[in-house]
Amino acid sequence: MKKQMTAETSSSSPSLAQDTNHDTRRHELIVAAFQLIAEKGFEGLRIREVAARVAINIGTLYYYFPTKEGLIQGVVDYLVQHIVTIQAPAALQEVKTPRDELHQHFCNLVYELRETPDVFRVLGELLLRANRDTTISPILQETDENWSHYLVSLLTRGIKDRLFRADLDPQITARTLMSFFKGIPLQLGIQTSEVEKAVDQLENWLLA
Amino acid sequence: MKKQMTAETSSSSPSLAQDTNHDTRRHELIVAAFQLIAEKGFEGLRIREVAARVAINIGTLYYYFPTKEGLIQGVVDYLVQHIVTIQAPAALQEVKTPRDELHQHFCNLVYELRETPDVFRVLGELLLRANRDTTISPILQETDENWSHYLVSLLTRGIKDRLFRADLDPQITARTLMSFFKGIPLQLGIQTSEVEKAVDQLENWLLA
Amino acid sequence: MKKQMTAETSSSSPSLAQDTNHDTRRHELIVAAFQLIAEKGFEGLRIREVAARVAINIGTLYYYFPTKEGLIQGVVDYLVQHIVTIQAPAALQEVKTPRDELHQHFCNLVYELRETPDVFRVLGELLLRANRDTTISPILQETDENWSHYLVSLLTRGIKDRLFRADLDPQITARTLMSFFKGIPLQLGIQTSEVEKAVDQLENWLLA
Amino acid sequence: MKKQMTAETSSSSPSLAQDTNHDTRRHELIVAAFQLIAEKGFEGLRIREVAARVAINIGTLYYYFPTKEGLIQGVVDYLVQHIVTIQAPAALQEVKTPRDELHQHFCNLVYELRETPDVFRVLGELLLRANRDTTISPILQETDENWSHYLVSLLTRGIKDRLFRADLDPQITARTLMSFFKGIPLQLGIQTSEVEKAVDQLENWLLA
DNA sequence: TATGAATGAGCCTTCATTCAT
DNA sequence: GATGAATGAAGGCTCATTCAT
Repeated sequence: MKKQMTAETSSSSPSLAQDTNHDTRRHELIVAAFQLIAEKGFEGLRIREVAARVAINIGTLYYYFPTKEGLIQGVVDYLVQHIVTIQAPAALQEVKTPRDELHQHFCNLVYELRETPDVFRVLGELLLRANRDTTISPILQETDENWSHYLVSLLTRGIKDRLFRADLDPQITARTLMSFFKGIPLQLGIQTSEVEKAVDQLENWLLA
Repeated sequence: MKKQMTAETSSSSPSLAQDTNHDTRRHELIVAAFQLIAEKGFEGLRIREVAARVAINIGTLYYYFPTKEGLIQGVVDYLVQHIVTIQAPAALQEVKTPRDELHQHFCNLVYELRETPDVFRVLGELLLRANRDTTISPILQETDENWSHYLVSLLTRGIKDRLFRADLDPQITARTLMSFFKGIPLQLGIQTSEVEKAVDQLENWLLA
Repeated sequence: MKKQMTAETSSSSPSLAQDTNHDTRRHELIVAAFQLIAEKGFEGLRIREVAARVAINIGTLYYYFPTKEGLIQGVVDYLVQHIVTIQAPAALQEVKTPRDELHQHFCNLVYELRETPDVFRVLGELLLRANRDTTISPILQETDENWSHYLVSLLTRGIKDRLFRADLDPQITARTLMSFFKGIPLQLGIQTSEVEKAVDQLENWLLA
Repeated sequence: MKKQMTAETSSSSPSLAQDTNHDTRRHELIVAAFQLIAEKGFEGLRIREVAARVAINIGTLYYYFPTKEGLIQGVVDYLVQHIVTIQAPAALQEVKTPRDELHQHFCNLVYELRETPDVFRVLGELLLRANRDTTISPILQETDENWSHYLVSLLTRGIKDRLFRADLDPQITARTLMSFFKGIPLQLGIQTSEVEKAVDQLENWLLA
């Protein structure tokens, strides 16, 4: 209940302003932790260094996150929030055809893949981690299901509109596309241009 | 330097027997390390526990692997060896058409994905790790390139034979397929049957 | 410096009311600290938890007790006050014989031992602590001496009145009785009924 | 199974000698920990200082005691062993009368109380601790019961032999005596001579 | 008075690695 | 080759205390 404030609400009420400060610090810590993970992996995440990067005392960090696990959880939420924002941007422009919407969705993904590759790499580690860490497993699973649902509905509509191949299994195709995008950060020396071409070709394969 | 062999191993070629013993131990340690990584991730790999699982003293382990990095390197080689064996099995039956060979290749991958999922999960972690660990980067990159070359040649032949779509870009398609397979271990609740269907559909998209 | 009292406490003498409030808070904190010690021992006493139990901020606690040592001192005073109140209750009815008075004294002790065993356990820890903590040593020593004096005078009178054995050394007997009572909280599985019987028998041993 | 070796058994067998070394170190650590507790209480026990006093590395200490709790347990065993040795020394000279044996027992206790007062102080803390620490509770309880049994049997025999008062309740008397001895370390400024006199007088009270 | 935030010292524990035997 | 013991450098976390508001 401390969240969801926009900047313009900072009125005379001190407690609200405090909350903003509090959340700001929390966010700073989460971002620092994320960057550290991106640089050195989960195994290289050191509470001490996170605190150092935000230039606060270790004890203070523990004031915001009582445990390392909590901080990691914060990073997970942050990343999930990030991709959730990407995945459903089309809601604003519903006038498009499913084909255009899928195209837009792919463009968004490619854009983010290029601009914030770290996010995807860390998400990859998270996904792998989910097999042994029941804390992060459910939230990632849910996010995945939402993504899947979104793609399935898009594909189903596209097939009905005879935009996509009639022999497409929406469920399976969604899985295929997700697997493809998840695998991209695991490509070692790949160029962004190659990714774009691959996505284009893939789109093409779906067409009727 | 080699002295004091236990009586029963003294065969006609003692040095060979020793080497075999030596290699056996090394292999045991590598497998133990791999399993540990599969269970607890790279961050959960403890030299002590590897030694314990093979029931030898830590000091003895250091005789085989002078450093933890060396042991990890051993695991990397072991895994790479594993997938290399998968990726080029068709060499034995060159009579097939490119389409059949690709199908066989996919079947092999799916089979291994189901039988030894741990291998792929750990490989995924390795791939992610390669971005910051220059030790494992080159070997994985090389393996990847070999895989890519194999697929490209297969696709090129298939296109020439009019088995695959004429508009296929072999290079890009190879990347697409690799990305798809790499992304599979990152699918959280996926069933093997779904993977099989996805692969079938994908194969279908390639056809002329 | 004193400002902003809540409306309902503004009586005719505000400073007095404040003092009362102040003392009330202090007392609450002391009691909370005592309970914490009783539950988890001195080593388990956490300033933070004391504050939490009284539902105030840590900083506020420091307003009442500028140091942890001070709070502990408060607990010591509180406990000493408790036992002092027990030890000299007979002052009210001086008509009794020494024997009756000693009996009454023992009854009081047994009663408190049963009703507030925590007090005695913590006092035990305090007594042990006194060997290395010169802060609490004097006050406990003084209390002990008062107790000893009280018993000695009682015994002396009783001997003179031929109620107690003539061969009793009052000083030594007092010490014996005190040691006995102090040792009771160190009995692990003892029942109150056993304590009562032991006290009865002990009383009997003193009789002429 | 590593214990129970006497010095003269150190033969050529290296493993046996090692065991002795191992146990010696363990014992050194336990003694150091005990002294630290005696000086600063349980709350003042610092693993680092224990290691420093034995002049070994902290990590090495953890080689012998994987946890602080384990070291404390070792101290508990050490102390219990100490008092057990005191409490039943008369077994060697069974010719004595119960009265003499009890006298001897008291003398032993007083002797130890004077020579190793720390042991009793720490035992006192242990007894108090037992109320919240279920780890040490059973072992102390058992020791207590053994002591009680010993006293009861002694008293019972003495009563039958008409050496002790006929109206003595052995069970209750045993408890009384134990309580008395346990309370001695809680006497702040008491002299050994006073303890001796108190014990003498107490013995006297038991006589027929 | 009251509070949220901050601090620094320190504690328990882990772990890769080394070494003498 | 094998073992038990040792080491030092962290790392996660706690806690009494302080400070600005």
